[in-house]
Amino acid sequence: MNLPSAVCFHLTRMKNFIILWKHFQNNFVFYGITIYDIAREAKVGIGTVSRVLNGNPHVSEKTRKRVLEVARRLNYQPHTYAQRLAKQKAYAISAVIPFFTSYFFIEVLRGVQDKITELGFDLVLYGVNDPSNQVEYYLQKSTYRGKVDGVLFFSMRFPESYVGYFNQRTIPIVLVDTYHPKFDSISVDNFQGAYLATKHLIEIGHEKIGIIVARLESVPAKQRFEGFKKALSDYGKNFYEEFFVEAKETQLDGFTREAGYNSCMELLNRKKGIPTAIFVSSDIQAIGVIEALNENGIKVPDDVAVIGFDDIELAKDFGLTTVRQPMYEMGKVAVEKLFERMNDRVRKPMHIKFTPELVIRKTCP
Amino acid sequence: MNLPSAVCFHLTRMKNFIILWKHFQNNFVFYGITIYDIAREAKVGIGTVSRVLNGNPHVSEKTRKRVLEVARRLNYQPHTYAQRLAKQKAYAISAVIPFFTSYFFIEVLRGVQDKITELGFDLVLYGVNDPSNQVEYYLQKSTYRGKVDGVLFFSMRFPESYVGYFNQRTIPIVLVDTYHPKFDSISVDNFQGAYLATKHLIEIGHEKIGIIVARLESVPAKQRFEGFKKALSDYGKNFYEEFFVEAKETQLDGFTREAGYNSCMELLNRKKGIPTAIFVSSDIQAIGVIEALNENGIKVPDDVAVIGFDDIELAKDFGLTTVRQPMYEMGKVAVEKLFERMNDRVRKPMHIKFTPELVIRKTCP
DNA sequence: GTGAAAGCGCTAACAA
DNA sequence: TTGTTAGCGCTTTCAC
Repeated sequence: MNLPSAVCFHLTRMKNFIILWKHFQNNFVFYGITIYDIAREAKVGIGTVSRVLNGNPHVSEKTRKRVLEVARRLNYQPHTYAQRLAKQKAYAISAVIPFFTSYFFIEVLRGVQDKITELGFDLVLYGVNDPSNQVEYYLQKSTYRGKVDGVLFFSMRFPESYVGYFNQRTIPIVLVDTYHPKFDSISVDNFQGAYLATKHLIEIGHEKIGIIVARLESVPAKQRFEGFKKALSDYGKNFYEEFFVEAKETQLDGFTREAGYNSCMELLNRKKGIPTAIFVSSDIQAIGVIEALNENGIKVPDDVAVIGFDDIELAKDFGLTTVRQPMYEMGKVAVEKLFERMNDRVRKPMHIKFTPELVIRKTCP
Repeated sequence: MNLPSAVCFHLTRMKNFIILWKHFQNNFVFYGITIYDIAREAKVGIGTVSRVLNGNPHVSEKTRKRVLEVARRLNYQPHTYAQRLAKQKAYAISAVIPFFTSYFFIEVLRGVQDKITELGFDLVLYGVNDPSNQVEYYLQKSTYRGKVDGVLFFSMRFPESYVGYFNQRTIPIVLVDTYHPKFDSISVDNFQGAYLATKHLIEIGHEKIGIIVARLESVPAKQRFEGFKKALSDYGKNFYEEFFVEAKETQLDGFTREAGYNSCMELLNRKKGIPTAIFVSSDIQAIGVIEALNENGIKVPDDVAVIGFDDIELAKDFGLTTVRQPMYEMGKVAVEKLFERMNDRVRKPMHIKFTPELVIRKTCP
């Protein structure tokens, strides 16, 4: 295309101008109002402004009013990081949490979030997709100097190599749904919960009680199993080997619907009869168990009573009798304990165990 | 108790000492290593240290090595907020997300988190428990000056009163699973998805097709309903009023298992016969529908085929044929778009619609 | 290539 | 009651 050079020149200028304009817009930074602006407008020093904004009582009512008025008019917002740097405090905590897509975590997180909001802190979230590899990485990241005032560590085995690290740097940490003797922890008494469930089964008259558990290498599964056995022996009941199935599935340690379904199928395939009640180590497995039972024409609860563990959302839907973990509550308490620890770094580690409660619904009246 | 005054005195001193000691321990701050420490040790200026640490090429190889060595030896970690303040950049984004305890959000969040980690940013989470009240509060909070470089806003109606706010302050925002003409958004084409599902039903030979939807005042429910009707009319099929049920439950707009169950019961109670296939507006409802069907001795898929929407975790378990929303993917893309917007604040709002795909399982082969 | 110094926006100690 | 000033720990000119 041939254009007169004058036009070409013009076009080029135009283009450059547009580029410049875009650049300008892109780099247009909202010119933040600082305490200096307020100080100038209100004809006071920045110290006074800071005092007013921080509720320091040593300010005359007159200047306080004036400063506040100016701040409002200028739509002042303090710069988060300037405050945090000067105060040497992060006003934030982090949560290192496995992204198992389970109801449990969302629910605990709700508790955490609510409590944190109440305290005016921020929550920095580190979701760990691969617990075997990424835990250290996220621990490292979440404790970058100054970034947070404390850490909530969820459900994963705490890496031994970081035990010293957290002591030395004295950054408070609370373990949730997991345990280490050196740190505060919040968890549910799995043993007690399973004991409760089993006791209930016994009390309503069951004799032949089966158990379907997730993989016993998982700590909660193991504890629930132990609680079950203890209740049996305390009440002089038999442990029926033929009605005991451990999950084979490795995914989520066997805490899945599929694993429950398969375990139940295995139990039935043994052709050694059926128990009158089954304790299942989690609700999600229990749902699978019930499905397997239904498919085989076995009625719940008439032929077999089923009791789960967790009280997930679906449990209510399915009318599943279960043992309730106070998830939301645990989240709240975890934050509370973390704050207590932030204020007293000396006291001995506290280990809080929530006692779960029985929720009786249709599958085991 | 009477003790010699000397002992009393001693005890008092002891007590004071203990108090002092506790106080000391509590206020023992890990004395952070700063670039000044490194500078001193490496016998260079702090400017040089900063240059090395930031990968600035204008440093001789010799000093670079030395500085790096000292930094490693002293176990240096930069102070997060000092960096952010000096750089005038937050290296963080926030997510304002309703704490509906649903699989959808966890899954999207996973995508968000993964992408964010990849980019080295932090995720500040604001879970909204009461969307009707708290949205503004959290928007406010998440945009405190300097705190984050961008905001992800999920699934809730974006408050009109904040439209101007986000423009004026030029803090980038991306809407996920919701829409506003003035901002970038990512969502799933509900209409298209429902169309696809219905088309499938038609293609495998169904004539009498029913529909069970969540409350139509919910935008996704409405869109899915429209897609369903369009497919029927495009293929010249009848819309059977007697096989259409809208949820009555208000909880979660009727996107619950219970609502699905009840809707299906209502359909059956009308005693106007049953359709050969049912399109349900969500998987969780579909599970309720199937249960109602089973209870009434109606076999799925032999008597009635059922197709859901979402592809939640349970859908796989139940062998539910459904329409899959690419949740994880959406999370990733949302972050990508947010970063693009951070780099170009001028371009017109982009609205990305994901096309959902059909997942064929047992309930509708 | 390197050091000194001036910010970033705020808090808090110190004078006045 | 106030204003001034020295940090907080880092980045980034600007001289040399």
